[in-house]
Amino acid sequence: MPGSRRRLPTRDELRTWRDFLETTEALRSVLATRLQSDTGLSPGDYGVLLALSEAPGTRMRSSELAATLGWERSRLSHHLGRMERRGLIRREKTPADSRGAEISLAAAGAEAFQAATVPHLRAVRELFVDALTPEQLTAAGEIAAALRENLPAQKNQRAQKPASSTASEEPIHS
Amino acid sequence: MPGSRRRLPTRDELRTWRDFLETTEALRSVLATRLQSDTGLSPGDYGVLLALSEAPGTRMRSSELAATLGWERSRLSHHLGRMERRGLIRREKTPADSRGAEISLAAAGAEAFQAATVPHLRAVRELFVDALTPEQLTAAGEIAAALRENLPAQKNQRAQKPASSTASEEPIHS
DNA sequence: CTCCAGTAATTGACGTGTCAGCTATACGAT
DNA sequence: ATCGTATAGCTGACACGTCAATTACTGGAG
Repeated sequence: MPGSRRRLPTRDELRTWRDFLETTEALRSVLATRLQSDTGLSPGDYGVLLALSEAPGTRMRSSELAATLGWERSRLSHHLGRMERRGLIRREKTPADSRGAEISLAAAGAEAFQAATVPHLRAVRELFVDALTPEQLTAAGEIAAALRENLPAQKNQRAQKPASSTASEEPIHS
Repeated sequence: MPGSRRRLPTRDELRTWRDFLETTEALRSVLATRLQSDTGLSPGDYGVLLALSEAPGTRMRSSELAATLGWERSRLSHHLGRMERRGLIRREKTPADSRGAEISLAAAGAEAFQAATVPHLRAVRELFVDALTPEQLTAAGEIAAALRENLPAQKNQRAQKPASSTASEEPIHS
C-alpha cells in the first residue's frame, strides 16, 4: 500500500465530485442556451445589462462595472466591444478623467434586458430552486459558503453591496 | 401585488442561486488554473488523456471518445487538433471504417497524464472534499442528482460505464 | 452496379475568456 | 515644470466552445 496516497480522494468522493462538476456545468449550459434562445442575450450580456440598469442614470465607469461584475478589465473591454456593435450599450468619454470611459445603457439594451428578466428568473426557479427541497436549497447555500471559504484568495472578488436595510424594497434580480 | 410574479424566485432564493453559481464557477476556475500551472494541461486535455489511458491499447475511435467524454464531435475535433500539435496524441486512419479516425496516446501525453494525476486529485481533495463536512459532501451528491433529474433531456449524456463488480479494483481517477 | 440516405470526422466563422503588452492620462515628488 | 510611476482602458494572440456546412466513406434499395 503506497502511503503517498493518503491524501487522494476515495472512489466515492471522486464520484461525487464528478457528478457535482458535471451537473453544475450542465445546468449552467442549459440556462445559457435558454436565455440565448428566449432573448438573444448571453449570460455575460445579461450581467452587464443588469449592472447598468441598476446604476444611477443607467451609466457607469468601465472599471466600476468590471468591479461590480468581478470581471477582468480586458474581458469587459472585449465584451463591451461586442455589445456596442449590437447596439446594446454605448461608450462615451468621461469628462472627469479623460482616460476613463463611461458605459451607458442604449435603448435596445434596456429593452432586451426588460424582456429577458422574467423568463430568466423563471428558468432559475424552474431549473434550480424548484428542483430542490427547501432543505437542499439551504444545504446548497451552505455548501457554496464552505467551498468559497476554502478557496484561495482571488483577485476578482465580486463587489459586495452594502446590504439594504429592510431586504425587500429593491427590484428582484439575479 | 402582481400575481404574475408567483413563479419568480424570492430574494433569498436568488441570493442562494447567485452564491452557488459564482462559487462553482470560481472553484472550476481555480482547479483549472492549478492544473494548468502544475502540469501544463487544461481540464479538457486531462479528460481526453484520462479516457485514452483507460482505453484498451490506449487508443480509441474518435466518436467513441466523444461519447465517453460527453462532448460534441466538433468540439473534440478542434481539441484533438490542438493536442496533436503539442504531441500529446496521434491521429491515425482506422483499418475498419475508412471514414473513421483512431486516436492514440502519444508518449508525451502518457507522461503528462502520469505527472498530472496525483496533483490534480490532491487539488480536488483539498478544494472540494476537504472543504465540506461528510454530511455536506453527501448533500452535494444529492443536490447534483436532484438537479440533474430536473434538467431537460440532453443530447450529450455522459457515457455510463457498466459499474464494475467490487468497486475497488480500478485505478482511481477523476 | 448505381443511387442515395446516413454516418465519421473535419472545417470555418464567430462568441467568449485569459494573458501580456500598449497607449494615454493622472498625479505626487522633486 | 518635469520626471516617474500608477491607473484606465484597449488590443492582439491564442485557447476553448457552438453551430452550420463540408468531405469522404458506408451500406442498403432498386
